[in-house]
Amino acid sequence: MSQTNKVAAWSSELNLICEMRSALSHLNKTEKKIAQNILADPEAATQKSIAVLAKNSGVSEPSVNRFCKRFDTTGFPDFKLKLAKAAVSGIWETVHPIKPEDDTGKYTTKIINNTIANLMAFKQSVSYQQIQLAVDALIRAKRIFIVGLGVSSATARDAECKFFQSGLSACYPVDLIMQRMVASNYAVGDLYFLISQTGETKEIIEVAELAKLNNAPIICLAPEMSRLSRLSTLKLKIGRVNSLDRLSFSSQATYQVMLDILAAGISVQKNTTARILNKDCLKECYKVI
Amino acid sequence: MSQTNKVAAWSSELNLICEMRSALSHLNKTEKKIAQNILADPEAATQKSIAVLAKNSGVSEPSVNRFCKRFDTTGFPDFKLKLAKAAVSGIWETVHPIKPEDDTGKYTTKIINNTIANLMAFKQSVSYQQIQLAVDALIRAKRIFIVGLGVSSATARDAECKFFQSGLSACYPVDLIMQRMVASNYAVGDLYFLISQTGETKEIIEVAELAKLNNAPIICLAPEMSRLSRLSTLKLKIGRVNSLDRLSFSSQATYQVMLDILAAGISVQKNTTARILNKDCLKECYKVI
DNA sequence: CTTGCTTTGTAGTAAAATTACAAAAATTAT
DNA sequence: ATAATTTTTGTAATTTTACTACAAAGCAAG
Repeated sequence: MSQTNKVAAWSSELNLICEMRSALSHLNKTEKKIAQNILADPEAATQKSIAVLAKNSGVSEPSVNRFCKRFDTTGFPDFKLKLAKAAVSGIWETVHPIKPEDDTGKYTTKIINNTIANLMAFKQSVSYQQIQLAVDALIRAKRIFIVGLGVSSATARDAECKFFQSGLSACYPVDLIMQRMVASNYAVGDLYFLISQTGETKEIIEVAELAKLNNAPIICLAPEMSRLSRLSTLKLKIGRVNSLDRLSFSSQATYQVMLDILAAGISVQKNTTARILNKDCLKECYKVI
Repeated sequence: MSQTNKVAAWSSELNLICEMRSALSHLNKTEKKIAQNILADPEAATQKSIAVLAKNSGVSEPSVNRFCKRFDTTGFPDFKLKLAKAAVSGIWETVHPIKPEDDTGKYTTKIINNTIANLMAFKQSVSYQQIQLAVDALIRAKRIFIVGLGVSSATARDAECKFFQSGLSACYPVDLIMQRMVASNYAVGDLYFLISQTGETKEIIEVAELAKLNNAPIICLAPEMSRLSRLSTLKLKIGRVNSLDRLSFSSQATYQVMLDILAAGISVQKNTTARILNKDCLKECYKVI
């Protein structure tokens, strides 16, 4: 039994509810009726027959069957099976806010579930091309300067460790004065890697603007529509979590996983003897940086 | 249909596979044939029809049907559904190593999947009581000193931020000399929070030993059977990932999530007006620290 | 060896899911 | 705007799958 088969198997199985949710906007009205009916109570849907489900959704049985096949299943029974698997962990439910009355068990599982939900959403939205470009740029850089403030300072430190472990020359200047110095003394081959959870912090934007003055390449790890993102040459966007209250840090783990991915990419690419770079990709890199 | 026919004792609802396994010795030969056939590959069994399963087991279809009903299910389809649910938990155990020939898409999904797998395993193994104790101890501490070296330095910094955000007095001394100073100058009300992915790094053990000389309370975030763990008063154990090669950092995210949980716990507990602490729990705290 | 009980299988039945095809709706071109 | 084409949806028939009734086989006690 091949390992790769299993990855494919459970990744899609687990996602079925997530997939349905994210596909919701792309579906036509008949499909939408079915999807909404299932999503209203996935657990209950696993107990119904195709006839009942079709009637409840106000569509015909073959429509339900076709719907199932669209989601990479062999038919209705297979769909129900995968739905049951997805429903069992309860992690599909978007983000559960932590409430003051939650006991230890409650907030613990909530946080783990939220983190997993974020990671699953991340998996669906992540752009391989952006990662590829970032990895290429990081490898080609002579020096990498990483900046992150507040909570992101931990992420910045993390990036420094991981990039360094992968054999790159990465540096994270700890204080703001050093950060500004580094940003204003750009030399050819330098690369700035800026991290921010909001993408709006005044001080990091300042750093980005200083780097920008020298037309320095900037990779940012920040929400998509942020000011920092607009100032950067290459954007590694991470979806901002909807209700980001003080108690739900769960999105931060996604940042860390992004660093893991980059580090893995660097190692993989560096260790591959005679790796042939895609020409278009290289061209794209030069354009970006 | 009489209830007495069902294997009442094993209907724990949670895991059909466990039920079957423990019931194995009490089953007659026909039932045993079916059970063994299913247990040989539960995942595969969920894909089979009653006819195939009956033939594979060398029994008749109604025998399979009757078998299913014994395990508190309405019939074969319901049985398969519950079997699928039970099989899900086991799927998380696999960690997929990153290979040099992996392309961007491959290693990206692998890393995300591994991280999710680690989190799922963590969810199942985590001890709420340990978390509760840790939260209580952190809140009661006058000063918290956090130490982590290497990659864990990022985690330590993260802990500092999060604890501080939750309103505690947390400090992460950056250099080793400061760390030693802090460890050897214990005052009543101090708490040491030590983080290590291996739990065996010489320098952090030194710090733990220095703190230990003053009988200082030590919370550690480290693998279960490590030296650091043995030196600590309260152990927040995190399972060591089996194949921890240089490319799979995915376990680190689990550490971060643990910090999220603690921070949430602290906030929840501090903000709850007139929170009534369980007496036994408090007693337990005093004993540990 | 026979009677009564339990277990297993056969054959028929019911239900559920799927397919083929036709009707309806939507889209495009004229 | 309307006809033609494509796509989508539903009806009806077919196939598959699961279940039930009942009978035969196995087993134990008298």
